[in-house]
Amino acid sequence: MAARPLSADEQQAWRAFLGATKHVFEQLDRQLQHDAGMPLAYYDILVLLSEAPDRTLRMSELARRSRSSRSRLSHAVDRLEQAGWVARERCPTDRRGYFATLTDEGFAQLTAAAPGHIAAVRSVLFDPLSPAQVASLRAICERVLDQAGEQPPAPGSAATTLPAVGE
Amino acid sequence: MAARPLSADEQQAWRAFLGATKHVFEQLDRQLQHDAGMPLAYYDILVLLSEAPDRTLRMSELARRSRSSRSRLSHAVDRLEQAGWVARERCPTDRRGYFATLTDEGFAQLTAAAPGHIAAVRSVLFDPLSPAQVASLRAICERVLDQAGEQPPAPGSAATTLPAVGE
DNA sequence: TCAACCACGTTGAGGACTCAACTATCCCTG
DNA sequence: CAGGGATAGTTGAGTCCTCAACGTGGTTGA
Repeated sequence: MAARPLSADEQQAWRAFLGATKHVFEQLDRQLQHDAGMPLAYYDILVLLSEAPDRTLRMSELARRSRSSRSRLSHAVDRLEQAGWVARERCPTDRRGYFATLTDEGFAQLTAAAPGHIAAVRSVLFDPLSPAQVASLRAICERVLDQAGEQPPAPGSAATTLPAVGE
Repeated sequence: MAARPLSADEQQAWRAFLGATKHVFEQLDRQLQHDAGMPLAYYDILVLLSEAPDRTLRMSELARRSRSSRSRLSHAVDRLEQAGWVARERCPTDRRGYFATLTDEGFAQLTAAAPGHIAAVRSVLFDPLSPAQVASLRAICERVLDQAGEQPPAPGSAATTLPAVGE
C-alpha cells in the first residue's frame, strides 16, 4: 500500500496547517487558562450550554455538539460541576440520562471570560486574514466537516445514512 | 474592554475551524496511535530528525522546529528514547546541550508508519478539497504563522527582531 | 577573577484526554 | 413479560501536556 506521497504543495500546506493550528490553540488555551482558569474545551462547553433552552442539554447531545466522546464530556462535566459552573440532573423520562445545566455562577464566569477570549481569537486568527480568506477558511473547514459526516463506507454496510439530526 | 464580538461570518468560520481541526487531529492521532503506536506529535519529531544531517538535532533546535516547549520536547524524547527510537548524546562543545539522534530502529518505525499516516492525511484533509482550496489553506496558515512571528511588541521593548535564524 | 545574568535542558506535580470495561436502563421481539 | 440487544453515561488506568522551579554551564563586564 505505498500511498502516493504528498505533493510539494500539499507537503507545505500540511506543515503550515500543523504549525498554524498548533500556534492558534496554544495561544487561546494559554490565554483562557491564565485569565479565566479554564481550557478552551471547557469554555466551549459553557458556550453550548449558554445557548441552549434553559441553559440545559442532555449529556449525549452536549457531547455531540461539542464533538467530544462521552468519556471526555463526562470527565469535563465532573470538573465543571466541582467548580460550581455546571449542575447535573437526572432525566425524569429516561433514567439512564442526565441533563447538564449552566449555573448562574457558570454563566457569570463565561460572561467574564468572553471578551478576552474573543479578542484573542481575533488577534491570533482573524486579524491577519482578509475577509476573502475568512470566507475561504470557512468553506474549507465546512467541506472537511461535511466529508467527516459521510464516514468510512464500512465493508458490508449498505445504507448508513442517518435521518438528518436536525442541528 | 468590551471587545467587538465576532461577526456572524467570523462566528461561523470560527466554529467550522474548531470542528474541522478537532476532527482532523482526532482522526490522525487515532490512526497513528493504533497503527504505529505513537501520537502525531511524536511522529513529527521523528520526521524532523529524519530530515536533519546525520538524523541529529540539538534539543533546542528540535524544540524550535517542532514548535514545542523545551519541557514538552524533553518529556517526548524521554519516551522516544525508552522506545529505542531516539538516542540522546551530550554536545561536546557546549556541555549544557544535548543532541537527539534518530536510531535505525526509529527510522524503520517511521518508514513503516508513513504510508498509513499519509493516506490518512489525504483522506481526512486533502481529498475533500480542490487544488485551489489547498493553495488557499496554505496561504491562510502561512499568514497566521507570519503574524505569529511578529510577537506582542512588549511594552518598552524596542527592537525585538531576531537575526534571521537560517531555517 | 568573580558576580550577575542568561541559555540549555530536566524534573515533578497536576490537569485533560483516550481507551476499554462496566453499570444501569430502555426497547423490542417472541 | 422474559430475554437479548442497544443506548446513556461513568470509571480508572495510562499517556501527554503545561507550568513553575531547578541545576548546571556559558558569558560578560567591572
